[in-house]
Parts: sequence; structure tokens; C-alpha cells
Amino acid sequence: MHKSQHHFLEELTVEEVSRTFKALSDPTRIKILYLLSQEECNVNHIAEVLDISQSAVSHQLSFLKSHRLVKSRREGKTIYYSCDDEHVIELLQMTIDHIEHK
Amino acid sequence: MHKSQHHFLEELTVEEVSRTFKALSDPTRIKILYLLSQEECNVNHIAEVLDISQSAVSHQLSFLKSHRLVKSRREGKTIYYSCDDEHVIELLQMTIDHIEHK
DNA sequence: TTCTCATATGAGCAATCGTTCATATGTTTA
DNA sequence: TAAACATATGAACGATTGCTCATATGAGAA
Repeated sequence: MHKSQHHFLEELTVEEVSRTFKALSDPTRIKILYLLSQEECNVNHIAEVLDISQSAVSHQLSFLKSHRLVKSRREGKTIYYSCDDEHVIELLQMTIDHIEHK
Repeated sequence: MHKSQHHFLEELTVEEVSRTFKALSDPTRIKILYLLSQEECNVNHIAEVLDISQSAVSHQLSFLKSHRLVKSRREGKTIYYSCDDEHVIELLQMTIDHIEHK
């Protein structure tokens, strides 16, 4: 195939695609996102249920929030997190399904 | 939600999911996989079309092959690579479509 | 066999990542 | 206001990543 006949990806597209997959490439983030896809949670709950340190959870939530994959709301002392990107949850669920059923 | 009511992911599942997304999290690998999803290519062709060094392409192809995302066949001096995981290509295509159309 | 072409590979390096530890911030309660 | 609780944050670290550079391997051609 000649170079001019390819469908090429924009550099910006490639970068955003890679950012999307990178966000989903860490086991801790996968566990957090999967939990949040089932219910809104506060930070300590996530840490306890998943057995990850509070600090590690908080750092990852900060990462996920800065990439707009989760959102948060405060209720008194507690901050609740939930998913904010349906497409990413779809990708995650599809991949989980595929791996669980093969 | 009580801990016992969650659907939990197996540790092995989480690890395989993360490996899948990690494979798709690098711009160079995305470009290579996307090109290979359009046509079978030899190494130098990939390097030229994508403007990446022969060595970098070869290293990434070796990574992709060890993760069974691509396969290769020899024809004389030349080695042709092509995609070997339809599901991963689907994930990639879905994500590209989503990003290009939003 | 020797040369050339196509690809692979290993070492080394800078950059990025995910964690821990200590501490800071912000909110409610006593 | 002080203590207690929930969360966030910065520095430091060891590990991993993706590249380059030099060289090795393997196949066909001379």
C-alpha cells in the first residue's frame, strides 16, 4: 500500500488514545474504577475494600480526577467519588468480560 | 454497599486487563498496531511510513509479538508482521473513533 | 565464501511511574 | 479553641519504560 493511501492518525489523536489506555493500565486504578462503576465511594472505603493504603488511593484518585475519569462531592468531612467517563467504563467492562470468558 | 455484595475481580484478571491496556498505552505501539490493522507490513516499511527508527520498531514488534498481539512470517530476507488479536484491534478502533468524533 | 540487505538484540540511559512516609489541609465535634 | 477525623500533598525511592547506539544474526546474491 502506498503511503498516501493509508488512513493516518493525527498526532494529537494518538496521544489522547495513549493517555486513555495508560489510565487503564495500572492494577490499582483498574480496581478503583471498577469499584466506582458499581457504587459511589469515599476514600477510606475504597482503601479498606481494596486493601490499598489511604495515601496510594488518594494519589490515584487525584490522577483519575485530573484525567476526568472520576468526579467528587463533599459531604461533611467525607468526600465521595464516582465515575465520570462512561466510555472508559465501557472499555474496562468489555475487556474484563473478554478476559473472564476466554 | 457491604464488602460481600460487590462483584470482585480476580487478581489474575486485573493483571491481565492491565497488561492489555498497557500494550495499548504507548504512542509508538498504537501507530504500529493501527498500521498493521490496515495491512501486513515488513519492518522497514513500518519504520519509514511512521518515521521511527528501525531499532525502535523492532523492539516494539518484539514486545507486541511476545504479548501475542502480532504475528510474523518470513519471505526471504524480509519478515512480514500482521495483527494477531482482533479484540485488541476492536478496543483500539473503538477508542480512536470515540476520540475522533467528540 | 564474502558481501549486502533485513531484522534482532543487548547495554546503557533519561524519563516516567506508583508507592511509602511524613505532614498539611479542611471539616466537625467536644 | 482544641482534638479528632477524612483526605490531600510533597519528597524520595526503587522499578519500569522506551529509546539510541553498536553490533549480532540470518538469508539471498555475487
